[in-house]
Amino acid sequence: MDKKCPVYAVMNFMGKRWTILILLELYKGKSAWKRYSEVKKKLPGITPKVLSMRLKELQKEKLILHKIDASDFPIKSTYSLTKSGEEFIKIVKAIKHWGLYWKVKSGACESTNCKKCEF
Amino acid sequence: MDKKCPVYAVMNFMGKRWTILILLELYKGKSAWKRYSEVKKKLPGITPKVLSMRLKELQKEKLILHKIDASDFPIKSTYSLTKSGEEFIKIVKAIKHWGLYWKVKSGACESTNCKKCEF
DNA sequence: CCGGATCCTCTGCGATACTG
DNA sequence: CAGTATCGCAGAGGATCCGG
Repeated sequence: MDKKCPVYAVMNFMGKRWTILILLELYKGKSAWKRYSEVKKKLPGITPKVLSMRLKELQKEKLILHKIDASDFPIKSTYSLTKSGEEFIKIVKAIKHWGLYWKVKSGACESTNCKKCEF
Repeated sequence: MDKKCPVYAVMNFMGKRWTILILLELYKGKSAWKRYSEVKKKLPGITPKVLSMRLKELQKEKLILHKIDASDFPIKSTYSLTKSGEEFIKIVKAIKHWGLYWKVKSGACESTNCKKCEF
């Protein structure tokens, strides 16, 4: 696959750990701007470095926007999905549906174990 | 994300290197059974170990089928997409379209550089 | 509060050689 | 032909500390 191929380009960021989780977290807030610390709190186990890295990558890919308010302390840093980011969620949904349809055995995400997946 | 979540499960295999390429290679042959060596030849740079690993993973995930004919030599080992594997290609196409729409700058995959992406 | 800098671990993957 | 076995490295990502 040519490195210029869109599939390659997309897999290059969506394949990384936490990326999809972060997108879903922002998606749940819809048009709202979510703070760094809010996202972090919702993703137990993620380290600040990795969250930072992913957020930057997603900015570069234009899936999210970043707004900084350093006018006063504490600094307020917020993120939100762009239009393309919202469109991308559709792909994640397609993945979810494929998984549910072809791997229904577990009934995951419809079960009480996966309430967080409200998307 | 719960490890039982379908999205998690899917990303767990689709995120790995070569996986999508292998699926596309089998898809191009449609219902035909493709031999190990054929796939290998079409994916320059892949090592036998990795190809083996990916093929096994995909069997486990029920995206491909494996048929072995050891009745006479040389051994003939062939692979083909299952129904769910074919359905999965739709997701890859969705990714491609998203990439083309939101990252058209390069015009990749419509360009002469990416003729291999005939899917 | 946000996130950069360091260090360190762990594993995915490549290279190569070998077998039924 | 269709893989397995062994070795080694680079790079992703976790833990922790620090600075604006």
